[in-house]
Amino acid sequence: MSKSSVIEAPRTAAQAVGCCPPLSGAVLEVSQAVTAAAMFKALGDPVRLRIFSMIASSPGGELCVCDVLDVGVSQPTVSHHLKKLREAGLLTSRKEGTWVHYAVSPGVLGALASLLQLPA
Amino acid sequence: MSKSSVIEAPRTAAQAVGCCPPLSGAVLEVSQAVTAAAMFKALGDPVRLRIFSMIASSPGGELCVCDVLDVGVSQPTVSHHLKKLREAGLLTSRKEGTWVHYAVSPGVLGALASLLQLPA
DNA sequence: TCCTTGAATCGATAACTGTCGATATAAGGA
DNA sequence: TCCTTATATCGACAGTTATCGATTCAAGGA
Repeated sequence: MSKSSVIEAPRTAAQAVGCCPPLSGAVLEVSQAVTAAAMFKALGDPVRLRIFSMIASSPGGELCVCDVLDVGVSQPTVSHHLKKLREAGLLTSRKEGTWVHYAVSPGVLGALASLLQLPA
Repeated sequence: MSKSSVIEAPRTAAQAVGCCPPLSGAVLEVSQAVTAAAMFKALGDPVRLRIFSMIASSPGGELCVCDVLDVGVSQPTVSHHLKKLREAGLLTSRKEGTWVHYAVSPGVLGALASLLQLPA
């Protein structure tokens, strides 16, 4: 193990969602709907969506937790939301010394966007 | 009022979301996050996501409620989910005689997809 | 070794959500 | 007018969630 260990998301949700046809292409299978809904649900809280937006739009592509602490809720609540986003497969985390950096899971934005594609 | 009256969504959520930069472009304002999160939240339930998918992928672009009743939950629950999707601005409904037809709100898919756009 | 700091976990609580059966409403047909 | 059919609403209930303060854990630094 290297010095900065990576805490993986439980499953690669991006792959699971990337597999699916666009919503307007065919009816989602139940298992696909469960995975995709979990990701939408994670983005379905205003505080969490803003945290995700902060990380997604950060110049380096990742953000220290300490830079996410000014969203209007307490530190334990921020930690709780980051955990939810990671469990949904939307974020990955990387520990470096005392700090933890979060980044958007690769492929996840594209997978969700293609799920919402317009009909041809 | 014409014979087939249109039940509008409370607000045109597509416009409100379409106004926003991509998530990876800039941090969402609080008010933008509230509106966008409401739409993601509505898609954040597996049953609801499947209902939305059925309507979005239907050939005519709209679907009678009676064609959505086989998703594994009771009729009142389907009605409840359709109401949630309409209140989030994702669906519009049109009454025609005894039947009610639901369709995807115009612009909503594109607005959400552009919100999830990848960084340039 | 002790202290400080960043982050996660714990326990509690109020609010919300998905689901159902029962009922109401509304439109059409006999 | 009465019955049937399509949706919506009501009331209830079990499960989930967002939030907090208090605490714990982990990594450095003095």
